[in-house]
Amino acid sequence: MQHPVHHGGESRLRLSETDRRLHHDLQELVILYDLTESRPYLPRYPAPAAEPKLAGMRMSALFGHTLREFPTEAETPAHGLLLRGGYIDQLMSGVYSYLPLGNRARLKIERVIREEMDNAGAQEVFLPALQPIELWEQSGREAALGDVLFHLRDRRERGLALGATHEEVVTRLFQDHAQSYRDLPATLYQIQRKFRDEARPRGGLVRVREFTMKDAYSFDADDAGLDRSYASMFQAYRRIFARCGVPTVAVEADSGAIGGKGSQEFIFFTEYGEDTIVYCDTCDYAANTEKAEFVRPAAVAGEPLPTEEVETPGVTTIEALATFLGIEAKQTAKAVFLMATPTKGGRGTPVFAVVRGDLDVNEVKLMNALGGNVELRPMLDAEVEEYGLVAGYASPIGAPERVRVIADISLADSPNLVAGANRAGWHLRNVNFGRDWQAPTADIASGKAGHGCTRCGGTLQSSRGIEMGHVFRLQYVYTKAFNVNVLGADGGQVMPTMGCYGIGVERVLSAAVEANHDDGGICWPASIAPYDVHMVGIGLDRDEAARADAEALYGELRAAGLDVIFDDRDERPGVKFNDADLIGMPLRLTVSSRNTAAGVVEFKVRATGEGENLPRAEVVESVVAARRALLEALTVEQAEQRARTR
RNA sequence: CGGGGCGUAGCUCAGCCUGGUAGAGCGCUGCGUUUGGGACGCAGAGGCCCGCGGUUCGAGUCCGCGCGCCCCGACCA
Repeated sequence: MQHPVHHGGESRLRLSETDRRLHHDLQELVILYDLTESRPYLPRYPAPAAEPKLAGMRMSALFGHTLREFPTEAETPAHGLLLRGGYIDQLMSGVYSYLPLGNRARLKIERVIREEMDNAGAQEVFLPALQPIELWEQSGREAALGDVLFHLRDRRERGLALGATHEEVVTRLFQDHAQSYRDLPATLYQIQRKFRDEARPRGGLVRVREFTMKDAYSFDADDAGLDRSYASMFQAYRRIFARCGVPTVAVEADSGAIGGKGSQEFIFFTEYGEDTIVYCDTCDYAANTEKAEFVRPAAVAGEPLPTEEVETPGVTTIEALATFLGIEAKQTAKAVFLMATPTKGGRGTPVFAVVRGDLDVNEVKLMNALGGNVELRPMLDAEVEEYGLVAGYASPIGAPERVRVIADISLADSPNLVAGANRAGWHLRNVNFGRDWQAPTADIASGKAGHGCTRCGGTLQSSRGIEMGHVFRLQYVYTKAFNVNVLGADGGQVMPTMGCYGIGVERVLSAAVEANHDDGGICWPASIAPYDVHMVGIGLDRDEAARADAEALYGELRAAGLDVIFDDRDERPGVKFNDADLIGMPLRLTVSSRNTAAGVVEFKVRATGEGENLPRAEVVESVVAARRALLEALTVEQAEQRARTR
């Protein structure tokens, strides 16, 4: 075994051919990334030679069967293919079992994640899923998460929670084991099950109640340190998604219940997504619609005119109002009544949110504008009445004292709007903010396609997407809640600033399938395929020579460090080829009487359908090379290019 | 949490309206023929028809109450 060497301007870790075969895991990293910088996990001395892994599976023994028909419960193509391929099985709403194939894909994704986390200097830990409820009460999130947090009691009636995430636990762990600034910076990560009692699980593996998350937490002495840790995780995430064959785009996001300031989501664009992302068609601005800043369409200009009442019988929607009066939606004011309930419990506050008629109230922005820590829900009819509001004709002018009015910034420069008159059947014309009514203003409207970009003046587009990962600057939210300090260099106390970083493992699995499939089935990215090679044997029970050839090749491939699934079943060729396409290993080899007689093995790349007959003696070498080529193609550049062009 | 749909074989479904004691295709098991893109024949296994209660001589079917699963919505008054 040779040591890493530099030569030329290009630096590479060099291994003997034997080592290459024996250490293909490491080799993957060598191929894709420059490892010559010092990285914590690399051994300081040559590692002892490992035994070949000989990872293989005979399909005759594989647990789980493919389905011929598309399961009706499948909501998306990816979900359907995973069910059909015998990868997953639903136990109950939002809870899935992973069969052997599905589990291998999961583990391969975890392997990619571990490599990149270790590479970035993060240290793996393992935190409990079972947690004392007091920890959640102390951070204030027991209330913030509400019913999403699974609660349970132990035999002594002590309150427990199943971990929905691990900020509390990791902060406590850090507090117990970090003593001085010399323990900073530190990034801890784990791959763990998370439990969230979602209101509505959906989309197969997209929103589930129990799932695997890689979560990482950084602790730094100051903002500059946090920025470095954040940037390091950000880069690691780009590589993880690229290597898993999932095209993602990083977008600005709201921090939600996790807390903190400044976060980005890695979004996989798909029509089955549950998030809406707006992005600029000119610059690279992209944001979750919950967060997106945008330039509001210009108002219809004019000098303020005297307010006058207009009778509008039965006209209770913006659309109807605009049609009835022959004006544009943006010449009206839209009112939304909500109840803001403190997440810590207590009485709700009635909120009267006003946006211009062409805009929509954004609940997340509104929640933040109200100071956070509140839960918003639509007002009940009884409450609407109780607070003296008139559904369909509510007016910000003379709104009841008890009701908290908040106005979108669009109202301030939009003159002469039509608003409700607080009297059924009547509206007011020429209502002017500032002159006729006043209220605190904030950005409480959702950006959408067609709006302007605040960065460059371009036009925003919108698409649906699914969040694959999320990186946050938590800052002091948790270290403050748990009063965590370490000894500083000057003998004083330093409160560490935190970041947290999450990836949904099964979402990556699901997105990888969605991004890489065709009518025949899955086309796994080489990095995360359950097996590297699918060997199909045709007519082996009728031909001794072909069978011996297949068995020998099966052994050779595994000895070369490849993970092989061997279809040794007594099935007709069509069944085997269709199953091979469906379960989707990246490379396929076919051994048959006719091939063995000709001294060849048929080789085919699943994703492209390209292939050739390889001379028997060159098969292993060719397959190793083909796999390497597939891995090399999974670069950040291609993934992000793919995400942009979709 | 509101609305809608659906629970019958491993999977996809029929049967329910009009009550009479359980079906099809695929899959599965055995035997035979077949063998390069989801073959064919023969023989089989497999179901408390989601649960409980009611109506009835009799309930998969009708009624009630649950439970489960899926979808839409949960903001634009």
